[in-house]
Amino acid sequence: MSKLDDRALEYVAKYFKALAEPMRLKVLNALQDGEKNVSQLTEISGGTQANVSKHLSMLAQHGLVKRESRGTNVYYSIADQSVYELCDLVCGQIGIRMSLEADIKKMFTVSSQQ
Amino acid sequence: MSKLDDRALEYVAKYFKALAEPMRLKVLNALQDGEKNVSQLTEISGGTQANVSKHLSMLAQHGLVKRESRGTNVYYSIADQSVYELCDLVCGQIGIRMSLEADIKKMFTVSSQQ
DNA sequence: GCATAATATTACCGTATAGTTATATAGTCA
DNA sequence: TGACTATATAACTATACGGTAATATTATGC
Repeated sequence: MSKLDDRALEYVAKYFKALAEPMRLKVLNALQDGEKNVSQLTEISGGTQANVSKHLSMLAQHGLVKRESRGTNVYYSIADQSVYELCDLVCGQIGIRMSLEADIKKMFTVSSQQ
Repeated sequence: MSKLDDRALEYVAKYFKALAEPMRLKVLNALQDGEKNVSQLTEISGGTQANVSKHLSMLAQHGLVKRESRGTNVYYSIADQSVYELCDLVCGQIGIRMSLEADIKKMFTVSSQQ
């Protein structure tokens, strides 16, 4: 990340944006143990078919998942394991920050009797 | 990223969202060689003072940067080096994908005389 | 206190986007 | 071909968010 021109920044930002949505993360999470079709992902994520499909095509467009249709089904799979490295890195942070926040909230709750 | 509940996904998504903006990436990039105040970051990023300030407080709120006021100045610095690990990971992807895209574009341009 | 400088905040506008509903497009099988 | 299933897309709404201009806040030095 030394010298990134504006176009590269634009690109990186878009990549992060693809990951910046709970439903998409859920889908990626579900794909961790192998490819799944849209129905399965719809079921797992608890979203509607249309919405999941939209998120999937977005993820595919950004190169995060691969698309392969077999019969009437379309199977999606993770395009690149590095997605999970990213998430793990963030989750490390998140774990720390969430427990911290929980502590703070608890302290506050106790002191304010709420 | 094995079993993330919805709250955690929400959290991770927000973290990524903080990184999903070119101006914020530019600011983070500028902070790589040490703390800087708002004026400096405004200058470097080429944004307006108000806008940079807004992005900075957003980054601070999400724990990406630290804030320290000295005199009338406020100095910001990277809260956690892992931000750069994230960006490097993405940039690795981006580098590959951008050059690929450039190649494709070139091919297309040649074949369509455009 | 007053003027000045640095930063933050507010109000606003325009745009992007997540979600929904309804519809369209395949592909399969009878 | 026609019914059926799986997936994608379009149109729409509501909301979030980035940028800007104007104003507020905070700290310093006189």
